[in-house]
Amino acid sequence: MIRDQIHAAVAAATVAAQAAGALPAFDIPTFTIERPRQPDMGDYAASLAMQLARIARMAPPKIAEAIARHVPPSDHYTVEVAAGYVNFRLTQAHLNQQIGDVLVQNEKWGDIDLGGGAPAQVEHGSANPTGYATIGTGRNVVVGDTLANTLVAAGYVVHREWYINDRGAQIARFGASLYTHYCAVFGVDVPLPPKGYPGDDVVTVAQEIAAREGDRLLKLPQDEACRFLGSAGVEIMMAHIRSSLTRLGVQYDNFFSENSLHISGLADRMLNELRARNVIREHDGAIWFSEDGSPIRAGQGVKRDDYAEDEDAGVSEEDAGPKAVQAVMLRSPRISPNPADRPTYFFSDVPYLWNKLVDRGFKLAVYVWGEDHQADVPRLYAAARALSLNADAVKILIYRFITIMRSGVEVRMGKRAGNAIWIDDVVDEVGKDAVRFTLLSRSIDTKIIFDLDLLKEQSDKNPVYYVQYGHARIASIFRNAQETLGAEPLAAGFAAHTCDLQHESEMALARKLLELPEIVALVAATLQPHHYTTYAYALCSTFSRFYDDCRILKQPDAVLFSRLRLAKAAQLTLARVLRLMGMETPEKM
RNA sequence: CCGCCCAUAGCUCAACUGGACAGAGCACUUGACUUCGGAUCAAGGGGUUGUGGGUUCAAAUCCUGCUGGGCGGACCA
Repeated sequence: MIRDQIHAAVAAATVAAQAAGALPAFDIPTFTIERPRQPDMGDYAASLAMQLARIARMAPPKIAEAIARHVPPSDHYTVEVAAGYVNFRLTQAHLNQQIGDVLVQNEKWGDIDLGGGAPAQVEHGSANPTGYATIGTGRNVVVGDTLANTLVAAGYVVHREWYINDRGAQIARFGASLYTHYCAVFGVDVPLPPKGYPGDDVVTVAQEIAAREGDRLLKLPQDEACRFLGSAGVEIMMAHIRSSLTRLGVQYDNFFSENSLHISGLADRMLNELRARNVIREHDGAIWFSEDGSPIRAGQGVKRDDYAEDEDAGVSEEDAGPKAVQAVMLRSPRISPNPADRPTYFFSDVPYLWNKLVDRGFKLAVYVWGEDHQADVPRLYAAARALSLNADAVKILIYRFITIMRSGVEVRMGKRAGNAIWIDDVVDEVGKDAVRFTLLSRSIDTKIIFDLDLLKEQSDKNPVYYVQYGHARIASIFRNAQETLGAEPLAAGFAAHTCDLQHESEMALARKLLELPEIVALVAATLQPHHYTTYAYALCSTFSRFYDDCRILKQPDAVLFSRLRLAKAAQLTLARVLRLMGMETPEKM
């Protein structure tokens, strides 16, 4: 990328300036090449001179001057000094040539090579299969899907996976809840279990099973019926979730069963492995993971709020505080009479990590987790360290939850509360691309306030349509061009000419669209996909300005084809960003 | 009590991860086309970046005190 070339040029110029005696001798610190805020400051800037002021004992403008003078001459950029910055401006020749390159790269325009073909996994979604897919899960999957697309563009071979939590007390409760609803179909009144699922989605599943199985489950022992209903229910729910995800444009390579980790024996192997590494401790009948192998003390892992009750049991504050993160419970007899039967959540995370990095050999494992999993982050890293796995291969994203507003009032969303908002409903109301754009447009550290009424009302103003409109407009230009010129003369002229950018708006568009690889690199590095939405909007806005300022059709050939080529490059770029975000690229709207 | 995260224009959010004058959309005001798609373009008003200190040549960004909010600190969801 040109940015790297400029970085190298600045480094070389600094060395050259030292050699020439224009700068004193010192080691060059690490520095970055930035993009100036204002376009009139150039395309790239180095603030190295400011950094060097103290080291070199010189005024920044003088240093910048010395560096700028020693930048090797290039056809790609010109150099100027302003306010202590060394600014680089891309030349017209460079821009013209780059537009040509974009057209040659075509669908591959925007690809960068970071991954070198290494296998990477993005695990996202992974909501409990105890209800339909909510809009909260929507944020998870849209972010994960976009990151997966990005990693593909960055040269990884990407595997998309959904982790099904298909075991544990939660599934038992789900089965018991289904039993309640199932019995209700036949007029039998069974109370909902504590923390059961009252939602319409679960009721519907129960009715579905009732229609299929008849009343035969009533004759079974309740335990057996609940187990059957639990596993049948998970299957139906997953099918429903899958269809919701498809409507959102999200596809998976695999749905991974948590239960399989235990059935295969991997979980027990991991336990032995950890035991061999002396990080397993038993206390009070429970099995703990303790990263540094220190013993478990009474009250460890207990919330501070609970201390008051436990104080009689001799729990002191300093005993419980800082160690809480390092010690994690794996199994407890209090979960189930048979401890081996009911591991804690974390107990599954360990073999799952091993499965990803060792058994399947992923060089990069991206996790997309909601903020309720934040406490698991240090634990998973601790487990990776304890097992001597490469912790750098693990990237965990924590995104903030969505807050739902209904007629101006905040609604607590929860499947158990029975007031969740389903992906299907939102997609019905505002469409797939508008939902995706809204969910993507904010940093994952920001909690999204999702106002359904407002979203419906403003769905036609969703920025995604602006971006898609830009794309469709360019398609329309080419349809017109083909109609007036004929397909072959158009193709011949397009191939025979090169870009010759003249107008300010043409240059601005070229500069903007050429940023694409840097944006892909930015998203790949930060794992923050919202950068695409701001870029897509800005790019489209720059195009619209160009469209307004510069007529494309009915111009002399040189201008016509130059602008057609620029427009095509812009269209390729818009299409690429839209596809990275998993959105459609309409030719007409 | 401890940990993670958040606070930026009336509203919803950006700010390329420490750089130049903090930018967009919505809303509001005004203007532009007999011409390639008006789902458009241009212009305007609107800010002590929650608050006090610190580090730095440079702070919305890093450290720290405070205020307000979200989430978590496992008996498994």
